[in-house]
Amino acid sequence: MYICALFLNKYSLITVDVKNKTKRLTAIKEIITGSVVGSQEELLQLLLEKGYELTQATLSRDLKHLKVAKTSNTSGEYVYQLAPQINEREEKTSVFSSGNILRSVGFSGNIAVLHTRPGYASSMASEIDENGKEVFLGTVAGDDTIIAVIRENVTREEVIENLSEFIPELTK
Amino acid sequence: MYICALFLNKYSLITVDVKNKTKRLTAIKEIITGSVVGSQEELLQLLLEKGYELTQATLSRDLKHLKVAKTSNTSGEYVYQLAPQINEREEKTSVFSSGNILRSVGFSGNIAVLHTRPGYASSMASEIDENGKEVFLGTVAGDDTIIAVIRENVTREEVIENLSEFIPELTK
DNA sequence: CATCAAAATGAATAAATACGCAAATTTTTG
DNA sequence: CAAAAATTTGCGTATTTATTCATTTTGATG
Repeated sequence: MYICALFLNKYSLITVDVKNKTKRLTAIKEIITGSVVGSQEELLQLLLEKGYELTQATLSRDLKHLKVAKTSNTSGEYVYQLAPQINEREEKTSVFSSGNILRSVGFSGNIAVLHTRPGYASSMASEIDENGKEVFLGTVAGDDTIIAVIRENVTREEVIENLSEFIPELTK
Repeated sequence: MYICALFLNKYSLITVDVKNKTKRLTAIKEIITGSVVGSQEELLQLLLEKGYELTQATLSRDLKHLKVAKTSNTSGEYVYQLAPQINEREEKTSVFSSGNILRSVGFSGNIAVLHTRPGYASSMASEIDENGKEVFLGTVAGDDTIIAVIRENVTREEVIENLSEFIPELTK
């Protein structure tokens, strides 16, 4: 919890919450992607150094929420890692409105598969190449199917978010 | 340790080691890719049912060795999963017989790449779209190459299994 | 701004997991 | 084949992580 505590006098105390949990979660992501952390206690310490004060219980919940996994690296140490897309066991295929060009968007691992009206995959892929640079690593299009490789650490929500920015027919 | 102990008489005892740890590790992989396991105790039980007798300590080591990670799925449960990097690192390309249309099948992560006789990729992809719905999320074909996205939680064996159902030239 | 509902958090503790060490097993060597 | 070296394993336990319950904080609403 990031709090700016301003003591105005010995009785009053204004606490200004600078928007919170979200920031902390981001900090956690940054730490574990940037360095080797072997336990929650350790991570807790690093967070403290960044100004985040919390208990192991909360951290445990945060890690669960972020789908962070503890596994071992090649050196035989345990490390925390952002759980890759594989985690999403349930492969939800969000089919959207339209009826127009884009017909459905599905996910499997770090791949998004978009089905389009026959013949339109290629042109839509160009759109994506043009506007989805932040979330997609690249795309390949067939006649009515696009396979798009999602960048690491980009969530499916963010993908949909991005797509809907330039595909009007796509609404959550 | 899997041992077949044959008591021939009350003095002699032949122990036949049926090759070991490796098998157990394979079994562990199979179990965790095939089902949702939430704790080592639970996995231990499943292994016991398969005839593997071991303690939690050993299992912990096995999981470390296999780089299995415990993380949470979308349902909020904890599950064990094979660390994704591993999947991609063992990028084994199984080349099959034929000489006819399908020339090879390779895997990388959850992607299967099929090489065909030039010009046949598209038609074969149609075949796959038609018959491989359970294992593939979608395909894209070029001239002699098909990129097929494998559904989550479908093993490579299952992919081959499925393909061989409608591609006669494909034999394990 | 008082009040109710929902979300977040900590403290304590239960549950799960990893590890040190010694024993057992397997592999290597002479 | 015996001895030595290396690997594997279980037991006991320390360490680590998740959860319950109570409390606090945040958000919404009249």
